[in-house]
Amino acid sequence: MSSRRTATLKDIAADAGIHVATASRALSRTHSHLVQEETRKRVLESAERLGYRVNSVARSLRSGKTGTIGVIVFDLANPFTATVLRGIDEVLDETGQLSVVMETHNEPETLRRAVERLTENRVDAIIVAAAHLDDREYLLEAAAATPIVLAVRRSGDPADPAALSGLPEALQDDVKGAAEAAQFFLDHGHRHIAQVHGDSRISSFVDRGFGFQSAIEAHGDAALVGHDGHAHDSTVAEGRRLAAELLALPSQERPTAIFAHNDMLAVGVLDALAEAGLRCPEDVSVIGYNDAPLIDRVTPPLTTVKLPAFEIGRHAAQMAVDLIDGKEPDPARVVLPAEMVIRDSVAQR
Amino acid sequence: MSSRRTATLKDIAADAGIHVATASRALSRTHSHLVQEETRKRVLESAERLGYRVNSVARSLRSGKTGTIGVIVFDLANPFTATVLRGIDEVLDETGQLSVVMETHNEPETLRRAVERLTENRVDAIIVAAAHLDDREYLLEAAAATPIVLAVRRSGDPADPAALSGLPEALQDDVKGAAEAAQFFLDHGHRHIAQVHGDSRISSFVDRGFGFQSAIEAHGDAALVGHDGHAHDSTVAEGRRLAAELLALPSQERPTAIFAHNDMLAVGVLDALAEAGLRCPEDVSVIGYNDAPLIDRVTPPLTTVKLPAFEIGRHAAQMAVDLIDGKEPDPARVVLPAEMVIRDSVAQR
DNA sequence: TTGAAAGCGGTACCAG
DNA sequence: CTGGTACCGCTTTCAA
Repeated sequence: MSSRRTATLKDIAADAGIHVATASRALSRTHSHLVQEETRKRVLESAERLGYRVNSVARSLRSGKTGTIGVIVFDLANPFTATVLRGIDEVLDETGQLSVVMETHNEPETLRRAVERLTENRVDAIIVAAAHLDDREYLLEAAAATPIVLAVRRSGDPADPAALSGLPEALQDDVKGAAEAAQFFLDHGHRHIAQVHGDSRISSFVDRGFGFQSAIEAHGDAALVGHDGHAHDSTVAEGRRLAAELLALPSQERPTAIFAHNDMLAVGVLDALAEAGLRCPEDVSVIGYNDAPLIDRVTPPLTTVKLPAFEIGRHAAQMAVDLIDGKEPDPARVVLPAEMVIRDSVAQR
Repeated sequence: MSSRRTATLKDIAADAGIHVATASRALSRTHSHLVQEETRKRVLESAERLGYRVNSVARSLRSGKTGTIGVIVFDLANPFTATVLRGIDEVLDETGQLSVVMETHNEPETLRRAVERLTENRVDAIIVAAAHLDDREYLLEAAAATPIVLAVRRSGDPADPAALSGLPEALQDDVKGAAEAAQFFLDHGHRHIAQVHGDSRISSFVDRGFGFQSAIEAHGDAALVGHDGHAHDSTVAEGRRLAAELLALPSQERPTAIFAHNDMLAVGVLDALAEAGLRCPEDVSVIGYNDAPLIDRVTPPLTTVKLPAFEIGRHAAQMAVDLIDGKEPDPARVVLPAEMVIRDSVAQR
């Protein structure tokens, strides 16, 4: 634990009996061909012996690039998040870049602080996978200092899922995913259908709500029933609360099928059902969203919609890399398909 | 998206009509008292107007500290990991430091690369929450360049959970947690008991195996039955495979209770039970480890052992901060209690 | 209270 | 192919 000081280029230059500039070249992947084979070998040897590691702080200062990409997520504990991060890291591993992750817990102020912090740290780009709909203006501003790409959640007009934000975006198709869920209910003969909405400031939930509603309304004699409350958090407790309200409806209006915008909310719906003495799927069918781990083990195994998390990560990272290379990502928005996972929580009516 | 160049100290010095050194002082939390109130105000104003953000790369190079702590985890998708990270970030938020996370997937080579990478990036310390038992020597070496603290998993002698590694450690008490699980089985009248072991290179599993075994053996007429296979991964498939072997035992030797070193393995055990036409807990009782999300929703709700993940994170971070401040953490090892979570997967025999 | 200047550890341009 | 040197942006010591 002695001297914590590590060897510098100067040290190995001295050791190898040459100039630092030459040492730098010898060690550089891109310029090592400029140096004589024999000197190169001597430098490598000195470096090895002295345990030399580049100081990437110094390198970053000089080169103006840190080789680092900031990633802002809303919930690290969400397994979906981990998958997105892996997608990102897969492409960053190829380019030799490194990701730095920060978490917002869906707090707007925390998002701003994270952007600020990453900007100070001079990350080469930021992937925001935690945007709220009304963050657009701020993010556009921040993007003047550090290139930003949006992932998972768009930002901007709540009413228009197709509106471009001005920032490159890698998203899942929430409108279509939810529409498929709606169609699945319709195909099973359900006509009184309800939603348990997630947070209304977040595009994922707004778009799911919109896609679901449109699909139901497109069907002549099906009706969307119930309140327009929104969950404050994607938790079991919130799902239970909102579902209980739905089940308190007069019995002829009561939904026979409920679409929850998230698996945890769906579990809360199952709880509310049990409390009301109702069975799933015999009395009420349920569909969730996300395909969380172990969600196939609840009772009944939950039908849900699975997001292309890994691919979102890959695309977002590629967009970030493009931006860093000075290329405008083309297309500016990619929307990846979600996929229904059919299990046992939906019954024929 | 125009000029991506951000204002530097020089810019704001020019703007405020003073020297960069003065600007630096005015902006510094610790030296701003050295500058005249009026000049300070002028500097702050210029900084605000030009949108100045310190360049922490330059600051780091000059100060020799990056204000950054590396964290190496084995599995980002494990919710337990997220909780540890939050514990870490809670203390780092206070000190104004930032964590940089890397993932190993339990591959020794990846661990080494991560340490190397973080060292090059000049993180002020590294928290390794992904160590294998045989990483000790390497980590000790690496700690010469960057202070390292161990979390979650110790490294060193497999046979001696109390052996100090020479690195500060924040751990959970796996020996005792497993012993409590054993005692729980014994108290419920079980006498033929088996384990489904996790990876034998990882202290968590070795120590659980040891703690469980000791507790069973301390009881006069209980016996540990079955093989000594180990799971290669903590997956449902591996749990199922190992449990199936156990259930293939002649019926008088067959265990009536199985302790799985991890919840996913335990779910695999439940699968194997179902396949063998056995019920849980009526025929065979099961205990898992980790208290994973939704594990209370499987059938039957799983009795398990919960780790003090957040506290581990806090302690590890504090140790890292101490090391950075040149203080040797005292004590050099903290071992935090695990806690049984009793649900419905254990029956009286 | 402010200015001047050195320097952290590399990289890259220019000479030779 | 190698050496010399300026400089990235900030902090800090020394002088004024």
